[in-house]
Amino acid sequence: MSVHERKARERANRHQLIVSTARELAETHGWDAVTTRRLAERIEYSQPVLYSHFRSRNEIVGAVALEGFAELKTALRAAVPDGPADREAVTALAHAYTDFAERNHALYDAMFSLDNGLPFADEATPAPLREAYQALLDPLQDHAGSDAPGLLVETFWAALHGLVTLTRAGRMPADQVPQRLALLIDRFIPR
Amino acid sequence: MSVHERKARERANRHQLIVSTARELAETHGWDAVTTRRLAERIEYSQPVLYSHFRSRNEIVGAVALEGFAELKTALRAAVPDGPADREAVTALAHAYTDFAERNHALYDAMFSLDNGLPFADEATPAPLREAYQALLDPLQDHAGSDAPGLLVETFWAALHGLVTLTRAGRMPADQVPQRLALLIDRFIPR
DNA sequence: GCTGATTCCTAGCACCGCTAGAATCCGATG
DNA sequence: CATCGGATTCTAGCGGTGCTAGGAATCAGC
Repeated sequence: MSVHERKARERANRHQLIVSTARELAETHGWDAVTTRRLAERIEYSQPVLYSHFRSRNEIVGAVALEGFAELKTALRAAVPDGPADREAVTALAHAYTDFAERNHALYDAMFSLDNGLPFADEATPAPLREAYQALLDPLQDHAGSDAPGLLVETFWAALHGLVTLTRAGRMPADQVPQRLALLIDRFIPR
Repeated sequence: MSVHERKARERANRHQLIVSTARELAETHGWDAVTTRRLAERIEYSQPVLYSHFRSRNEIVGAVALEGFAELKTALRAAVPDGPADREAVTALAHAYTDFAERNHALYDAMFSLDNGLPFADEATPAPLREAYQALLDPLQDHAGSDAPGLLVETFWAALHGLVTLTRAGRMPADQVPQRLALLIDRFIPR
């Protein structure tokens, strides 16, 4: 029965090849350049092969996004030292978040801007999403005071996301991001 | 020379018809449904006519967005009473902003999410954009304290924008928007 | 009523996401 | 080893997209 195993392994490899190629193409030329034709050509298979792995182009975006959530979680955890979740921890967290978005434009878009079909805040939410959320929550919940920690995280996260997207889209000057982050933390986290 | 005037008037009317039709189509069926073919059919002209008014589909989005900025400014001004720009004024401002986004999905997308070709924070920024920004700034600048008012406005705006987009995209539960707004104001505007 | 410029439409380009059905491959069996 | 049959993959095509070249129709000015 090892033939089946080999086939399954090859399928899994090709699956990952599709996701990696889509991600690379998106990161270098934007998601608009990730067409099924171009993607198929890059992996050296025909278009219909893509549809034997994913139901739609959106589902490929979702697969890339999933990688993103795992990496975001890692980046946030790495930036925040163990120990007390003080103001500095929150500062590190915020910078890690915006740095991640800046380093991975296409990945960030797949996670938060494009339609990726992933369920959020739902019983079916995949583990990487929950874990990234948790990595955001942990350093913040000690600063919730009388507010619900969930509300604080979501609002703080929304502010970060707003800064990231509006800056990236040219809606606000890009040269003062650190100052805006400092202001955000200053107001959000009482001394 | 009245013939030229009539023609110019007719052209202007048709220009507005295109913008209004695009907006209506976007608001009822989403921007994806605003194709040049469908739009042309609705205004009862052929596709190339659109391109005698706008250089591209994006430019039509931009024209709709411009209407949006004028209306946003009006909505914000109407919500904030004259007089001292206290906490309540900021609360009214924030609610007016999120209400506007909620009432005009497609319009909001045209203004802040889609590529509309409009220059932001630039010497060529159109008046409606500046005025909407100013309507956001006025009630906030008294609460800047030692921070630059511009930074405060941009950061506060980013938070509002993040809440609006992440909620609309299903990235966070929609049933606690008022609580998040309250938290935002509570932390941003010192008592 | 004719003429020349303006206005507008038909038709088409290259591309898109997606899929039906034919062709090919290849493991299992006699 | 040859054949069969199911899994795999490809070719070809559908209906759609934004955008445009070039010809037809219209209409103001003489």
